[in-house]
Amino acid sequence: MKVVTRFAPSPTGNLHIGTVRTALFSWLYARRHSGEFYLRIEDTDRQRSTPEASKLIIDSLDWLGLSHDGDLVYQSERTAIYRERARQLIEAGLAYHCTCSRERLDALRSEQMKQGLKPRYDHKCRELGLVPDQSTEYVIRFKNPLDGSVVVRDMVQGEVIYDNSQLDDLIIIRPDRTPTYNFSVVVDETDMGVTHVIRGDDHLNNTPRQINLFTAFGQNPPKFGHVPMVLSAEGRKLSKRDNVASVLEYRDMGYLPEAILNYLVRLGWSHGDKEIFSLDEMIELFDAEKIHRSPASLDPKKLIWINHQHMMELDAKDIRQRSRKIFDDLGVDIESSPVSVERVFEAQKSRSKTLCEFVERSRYFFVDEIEFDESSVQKHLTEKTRRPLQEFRSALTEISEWTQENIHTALVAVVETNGIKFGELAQPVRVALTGGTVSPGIDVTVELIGKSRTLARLDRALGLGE
RNA sequence: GUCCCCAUCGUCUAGUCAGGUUUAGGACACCAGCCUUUCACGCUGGCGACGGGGGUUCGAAUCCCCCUGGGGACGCCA
Repeated sequence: MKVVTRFAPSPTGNLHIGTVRTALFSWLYARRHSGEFYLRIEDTDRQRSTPEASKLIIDSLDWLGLSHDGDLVYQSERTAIYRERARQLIEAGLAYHCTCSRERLDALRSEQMKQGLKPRYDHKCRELGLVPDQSTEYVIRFKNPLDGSVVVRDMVQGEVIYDNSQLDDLIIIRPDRTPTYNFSVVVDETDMGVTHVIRGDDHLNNTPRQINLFTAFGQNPPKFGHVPMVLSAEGRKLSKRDNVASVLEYRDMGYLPEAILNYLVRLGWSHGDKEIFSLDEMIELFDAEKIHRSPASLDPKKLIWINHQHMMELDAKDIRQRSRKIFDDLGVDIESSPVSVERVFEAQKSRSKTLCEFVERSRYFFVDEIEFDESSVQKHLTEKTRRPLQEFRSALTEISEWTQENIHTALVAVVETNGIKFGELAQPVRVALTGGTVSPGIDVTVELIGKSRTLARLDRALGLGE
């Protein structure tokens, strides 16, 4: 049978990184088994759902590359279907109208809590066979089985048994005739042919109710896999209060989507000692049975490290497209620059933990006017370094072929005739060309900046001390 | 309060199901050193954990019980 999984977020805020991990697991499971991965927007709560939040979800998944199959499903467009299914349940004697007031329910609940009982509906309307007229406010409740138990065989949690006596006659249709979560989910999983439900373990307690509902519809429930939540670095539940609320913020900070996914897949799951996974490797090696049952905390430092690993493995020919927007935002035009961004990246990737870091520390390759760091100038562009710099400049003019090797030879020659250490020439040149003391190897830096710009910058540096 | 889940270095984890191969392995971070023209990368080493208590057993991180601690659920939210 074909595997069908789904991601079913409610559009009530940002897509945070914990939710993304659930989506990733679901997506991986589908891809692993050559199945389908659907996206369903759970917007039955009209008060809290917004179109902006839906867009955020779609944009986030899009950026991450967690593509979904088939059409996007909005629950809000399926209300008629839910009503019809509820009607069928009533007809079959498996659901009923209930006219109990909220006040009565609230009082009941607090009374039960006070007595140390698990709060539940007391079945007042269960066997009344009420058929309310238009003017009466009512809800529709599901007749949960009174006895026996429900066994959840969970891919992650193992076997969890719930006693039906612990469960409730849950409301499936509200007075405004919209469906509640547990009901719409069951209808949707059935209609969409979902075979594997992978979701947060905050839903584990809902599962026996849903299984009873599946049974009422004469359906075999899908397989479930309840994955633990992700905790913040402080070990608390992830919330908007944690500074990084949305995955899109990671994009803006220059993280690679594949690195985010790699980091997330290693949270609560592992494959031996392997740390770095390409997307294809994740798909090939992912195994839902090995997901941990315990929640994991986020570690920003490790995320950075993983991002760096992926940066270093990034194909240089992708860097232009990946970093263009960041360059643009900084006002750096890489398209009309004589310097190849691909080659700059090759030279910079070992020291660029994020795309933003790469862009920021590569400015001097692309702009005409570099900015000088005052203390670097003070330290390295001195009277003492003047002569070697000048000699280096003239040596460069002699170079016929502008290659790293030839530049290196020129460097060495000047170092030797002046009897100085390599760094005593390299650092002044570096400051002259980049404005600061940090750059790739000096010969590559000189080569990439190009002959005319190098000469011009050396001239400017030489004039700086006058 | 009731129900459910969880528990190995600071963090992510291997080992737990099938108890001995474990002086508990790896990774991030941190510290020291090496490499070196800067910064990185890389390399070497160090620090560092089975929450507590009872059992079972020749032997327990691994099995059982209790405690503690964390999380979740108990909604006309999802």
